[in-house]
Amino acid sequence: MSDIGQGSIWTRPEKAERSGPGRRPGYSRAQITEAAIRIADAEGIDAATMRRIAQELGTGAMSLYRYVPKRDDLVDLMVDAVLGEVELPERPSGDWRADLSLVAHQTRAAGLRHPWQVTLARRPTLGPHSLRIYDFALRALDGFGLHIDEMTSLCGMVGDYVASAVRDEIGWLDQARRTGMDRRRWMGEYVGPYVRQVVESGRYPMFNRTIREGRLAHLPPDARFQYGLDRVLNGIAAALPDGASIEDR
Amino acid sequence: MSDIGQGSIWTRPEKAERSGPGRRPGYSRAQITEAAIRIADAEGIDAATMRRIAQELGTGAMSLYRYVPKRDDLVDLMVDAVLGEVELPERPSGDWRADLSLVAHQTRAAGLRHPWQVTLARRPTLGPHSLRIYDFALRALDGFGLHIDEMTSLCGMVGDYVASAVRDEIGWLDQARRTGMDRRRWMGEYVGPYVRQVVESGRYPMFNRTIREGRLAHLPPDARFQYGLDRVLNGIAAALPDGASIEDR
DNA sequence: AGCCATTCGAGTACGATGTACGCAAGACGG
DNA sequence: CCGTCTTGCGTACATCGTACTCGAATGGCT
Repeated sequence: MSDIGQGSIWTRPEKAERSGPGRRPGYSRAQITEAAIRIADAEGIDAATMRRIAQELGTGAMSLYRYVPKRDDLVDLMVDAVLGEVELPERPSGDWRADLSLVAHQTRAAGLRHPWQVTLARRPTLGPHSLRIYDFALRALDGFGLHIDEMTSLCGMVGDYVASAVRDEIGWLDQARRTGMDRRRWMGEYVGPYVRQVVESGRYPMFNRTIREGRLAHLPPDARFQYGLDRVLNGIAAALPDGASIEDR
Repeated sequence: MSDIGQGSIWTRPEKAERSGPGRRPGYSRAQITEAAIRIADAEGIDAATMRRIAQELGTGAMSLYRYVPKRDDLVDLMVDAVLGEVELPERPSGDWRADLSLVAHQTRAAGLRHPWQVTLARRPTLGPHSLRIYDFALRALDGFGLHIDEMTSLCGMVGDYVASAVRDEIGWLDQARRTGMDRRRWMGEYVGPYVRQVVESGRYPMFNRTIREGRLAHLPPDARFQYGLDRVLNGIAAALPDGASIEDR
């Protein structure tokens, strides 16, 4: 039996409780993942090194490899664990707009609690919690006579929006921490001067209008998120048969 | 004059041609960026190390730091250089749907030529080419009486879709290369068994329908991209005043 | 009770990375 | 030609992921 390419982390579940000889495991994937997330939340994903995680658990770095094949796999576990915080009812309510809103807000909240999460654009993730959320969203659009392909496309729009909105919201925050500045200082000496320079160049008329006329950037984050989400949901509403919903403006 | 936090790479333009004492630079940002992209295209972004890039140029690693403050900044330059391949006319045609389609297809094409590009979900990028494309897209939606905030939201949907679609399309390809398998083998022993396992678990009914009834996954990539893009554009059409366009199905 | 197959814990070690530092080589103005 | 400033780049260091290795722990067998 070869050891290369044993499959993704999801096809290699944690060894089950066994009854045989050998020392008992002292840790678990969940425990390791939890420690890694704690570190990443506090100091950024780059700080969550194997050594640092092991230290957090009071063990040696190499011990972790008894539970996780590679660090990349651990990151997959971390991402899915974050999505595990998304709380959804057993089944959609029947009000598709409310249901997709719930998914969006919950996912956003989880993302904001773990800012490192959205900075990872890796392979499409297929962890159990990711699937759970995806399935809920799809069920919210079920029953309108749409083809499954159309439903996946529409749900994708919501997911894409949330990821992108949270990324913008986190914004430079993660990047600022990496260089050790706080948000205000970062905006002041990093982003600010550049934006001013871009505006004054006059090369990007619409960008300038965004800066001058746009109110979105000055709204509180919640309202800003809601605004964009409503645009997306309105777009979805247009794909549903008439009468399936009332458009929101 | 402190050296910390001199601002982003965009506020630190390449030193201009000067007339004074001192040796003349032997390289340029463009040259370095180009070499880095060449390597990343062929062997993945992780292979584009400072040493490797320098080697490609026949110089030493530390020489690069005369042109680029940090590797992260070089990556920013690489991303924007890729977006420089997006070819757009001077001004939008007046047919918003065709214009946004053009942006989407051009951006996708650039992304596919440089698969590493979409795997980077960093800070919101504000490089010159990024701004150029964004501005073009916004202008395509100008003149319909929409508020600038609505226009940015709608354009964001297109951008988000393209990024996400290309990421899916690249899919595991980049990940597969990292482990040294080809695409077929990767699907066969990595993704395949897991998907089968998920389907058989029966826990995700809609995911199962996607696998069983969905035709999207079996379409040629171009058609698949177009399908999703049409969903997004239909959503945008719904936000425009009546008569601005004919819905496409 | 004692042995043994097996599994876990973790120290040591290796190759690779980003980059700080320092100095020699080159290029212009005087 | 010399002083001054810039570039080229070798050396060095901290840190990373992780392969290898072996002692410690454990439960089933005789």
